[in-house]
Amino acid sequence: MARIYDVQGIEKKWQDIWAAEHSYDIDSTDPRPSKYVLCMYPYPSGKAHQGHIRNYTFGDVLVRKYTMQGFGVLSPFGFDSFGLPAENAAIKTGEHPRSFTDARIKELKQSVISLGAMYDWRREIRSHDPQYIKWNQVIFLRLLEAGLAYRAMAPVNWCPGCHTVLANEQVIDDRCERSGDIVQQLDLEQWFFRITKYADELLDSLDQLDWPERVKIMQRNWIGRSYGAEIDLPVVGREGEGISLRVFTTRPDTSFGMTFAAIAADHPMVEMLATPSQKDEVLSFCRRISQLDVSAESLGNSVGGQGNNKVISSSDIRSNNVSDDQTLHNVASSNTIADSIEPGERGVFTGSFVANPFNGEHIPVYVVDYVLMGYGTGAIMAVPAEDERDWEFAKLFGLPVIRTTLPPDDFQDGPWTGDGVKINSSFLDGLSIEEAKEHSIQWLEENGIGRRKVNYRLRDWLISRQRYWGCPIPVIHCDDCGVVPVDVDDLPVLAPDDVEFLPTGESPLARNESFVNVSCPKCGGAAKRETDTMDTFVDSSWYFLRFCDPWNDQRPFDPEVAAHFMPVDQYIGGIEHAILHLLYARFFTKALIDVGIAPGIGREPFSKLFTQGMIRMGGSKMSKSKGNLIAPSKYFESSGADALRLFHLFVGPPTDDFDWTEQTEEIIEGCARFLERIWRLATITKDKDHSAYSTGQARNTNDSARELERLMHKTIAKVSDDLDRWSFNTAVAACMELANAIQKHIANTVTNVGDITTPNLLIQDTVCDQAIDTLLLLLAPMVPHITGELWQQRHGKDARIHDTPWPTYDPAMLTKELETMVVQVNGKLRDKIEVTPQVSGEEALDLALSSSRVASAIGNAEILRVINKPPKLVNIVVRATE
RNA sequence: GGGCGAGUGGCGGAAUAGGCAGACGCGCAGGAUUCAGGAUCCUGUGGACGAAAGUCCGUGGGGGUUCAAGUCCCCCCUCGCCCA
Repeated sequence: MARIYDVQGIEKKWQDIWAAEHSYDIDSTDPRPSKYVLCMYPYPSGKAHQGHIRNYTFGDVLVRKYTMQGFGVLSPFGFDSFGLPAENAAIKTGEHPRSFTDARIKELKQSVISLGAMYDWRREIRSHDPQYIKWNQVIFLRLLEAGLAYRAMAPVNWCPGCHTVLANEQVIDDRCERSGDIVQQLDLEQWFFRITKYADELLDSLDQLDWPERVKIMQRNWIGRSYGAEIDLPVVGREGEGISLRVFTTRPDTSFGMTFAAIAADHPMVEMLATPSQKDEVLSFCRRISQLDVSAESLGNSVGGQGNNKVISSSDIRSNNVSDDQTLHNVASSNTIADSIEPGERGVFTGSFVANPFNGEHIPVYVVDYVLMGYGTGAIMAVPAEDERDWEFAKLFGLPVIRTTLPPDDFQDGPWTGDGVKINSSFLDGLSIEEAKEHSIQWLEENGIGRRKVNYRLRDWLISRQRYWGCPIPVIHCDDCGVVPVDVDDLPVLAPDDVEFLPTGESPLARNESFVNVSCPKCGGAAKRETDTMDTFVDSSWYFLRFCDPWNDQRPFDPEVAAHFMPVDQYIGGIEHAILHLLYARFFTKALIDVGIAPGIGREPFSKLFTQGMIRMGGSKMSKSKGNLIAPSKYFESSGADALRLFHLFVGPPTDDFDWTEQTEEIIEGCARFLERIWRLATITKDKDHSAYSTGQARNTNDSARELERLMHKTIAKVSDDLDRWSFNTAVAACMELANAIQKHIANTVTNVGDITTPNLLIQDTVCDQAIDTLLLLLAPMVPHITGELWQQRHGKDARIHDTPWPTYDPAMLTKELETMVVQVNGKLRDKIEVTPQVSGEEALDLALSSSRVASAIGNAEILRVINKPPKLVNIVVRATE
């Protein structure tokens, strides 16, 4: 598409100028008030996709606007450059992950530069850089020293496709979020970070964050704090040995209603509880549960996806309200349970009984599929009357139901989980649920049978990965000394280059003899190097701190320098990171402060968070893996970066998902056309003499000019406000309105213009000229290239629009000379009358009544009431007379 | 199943504190310009009826509060996301 100006030439020209002038480099000594604007650093997947463009456009608008408003803005960029795709590519093609990654970084960086987004490139971080690896490892060792990193045998989520362990967060519907393979449970020795130590703080300080409410809700649910009690249920017949089954419940008030106990299939007491006659059945049930994931594979992805009213209707107490007063069970995914199941598929009687310590009743113990070892104690007391899942199970097995909360009168049948007076509960009778909880816990503690317990859904963060392309965990295993940290002077531990990438699943590091075999730093004996690498979420948990002081070669960063920029004032990224990355980064910040690496910085790293919507196409997220990418580069060529930026800003609210359709290109084209109009306006009116502004001659007396001037002030106010509140689409619309008004003004008042479409036709009109300059300034953060060029053409070679102060408005100019007053009769619009803003209520009513249209609407009806809100509205309430 | 969010013209969307529904743009239609096409400029564009003036209807559906509801309350439907 031929443009009326050299789009590509001008965009390149300004990108070069900005790079040469280092316009957005900043130091911690900068005297301007500081702002830290950060887009989540990307995994380098090659050329930018539309999601990147959207993200970096939003960020750049803020960076440029804050700069024009006088802030010293820290705007860094880097790459989350460790990760699976590079290693998978290595297995496939043999290319080393480093060269593969570096090539992708080069492409992505070029895209970002072509977009005209401004960063202090001196601060660029790549997480696979040896320096970054070194500080990553230093941090790890400090956490290890502080007891925040530890090694433990744990049942882990094993992805057979990726041949690595996954964090719970990476398991979606029992499948690997990346490869889609069914995840298996294995017991392995793994490294963890003790994030649970911070569970309370992570939960409680969410309140103070200016984050989208739904992200905070997701984090709250993820942490899942619940208050309740642990109760020891003595195993009948084993009392003498002091053997009891420990259960966790959030509803100790319902204890008198427990009619059976339920334990997880992998509970350590299963074998002990299974009586000889039940043993075979129990063990085969447990085997089936542990293989359920595998068998589910053959059932396909969508089992249980469609509304299945089966026995256990996948109603899930946990999701009801994790942090409150529901009986809380951990739940096996009910999606894996097929329809019309036999009772034996849901659980099996162990043959053993436990005693209810409250009343001595003996209740049977079942192994069930809806209690999991990973939560609480892996065992529950089941109260069918007050828990939906216990109810379903009791019905299936014909177990008794004892109500301990009086349901409302109109209650039909089924479990009652709401509030009510306690009944059938001995010393708790008559109390409310809350009171009964307190009393029952006190009773448990006094009798030494149980205790108050806060439980969390949050698990410790498993960071071990059996992969090559990640940050090596810097420890050595010595038979005599145990786990020995690598000496700090020997850091970084770097993965060797001479490894083979084979599709065997074993980590290439584990196969590399010279890497693995080392001498123990402590005793000098033969020892083995750790071959696990860190989850890449470790890298991204502190990069925003390193950005503050990326040159530091003494420590990860100087805390004083970091404190100058931190916290990040505006963090921008995708909603997909609402839980994992953001929770880990919050944890890391707190942990780094507590281990002395980051003293003096705020405990919350991101004051404000913005989560942008996804770009979708044909109903699914636009992504490389889905193969439905629309490459931005094509639009750089056809329309230019400015037009593409404008499109992303204009097309809808930044929070909303956007559906990419056939029509989308026409919208981009429309944005390009708008920019051409701006070009025409700014060039035909080029005024050589700008002294008129300061002499006040701008206050033109003609109506058209006065109106334009008012609109100009109004637009400054609106665009400033809209950009502040992330309403980019309406900010663009306001600029378009101003452009329309300028164009109309020229057509109306400047008779000697001739053909308005002719470029470089010079006119003299001060108000008009001022309005155009204002328009360019308002657009400057959004479309930096064209506005930079036009500003230079209008104001001289050295003029830089992005170094020019953001325009201000005169509040007195915001009121109109005449307001349009709406006149309603019984709430229906009947007339509009032009009035002065100062019109009195009386005058307003007189004017309204004098309107013939209003009069005919009233007819001879009786006026009951008048709602009078001059100068905006008069509503006359009438009743028809008979 | 639960939590959160959304549903407005042919399309993307606007309406920030309950007060003119549909800003702005895309598309479409008519006109100017042009050999022609494109581009540009002007005009129109929620629906129904009407020559027009105008009248009535209209923000997923149903109720309610109010002088006044896209906006607030209750119920329902559909879609999206998160958790299961």
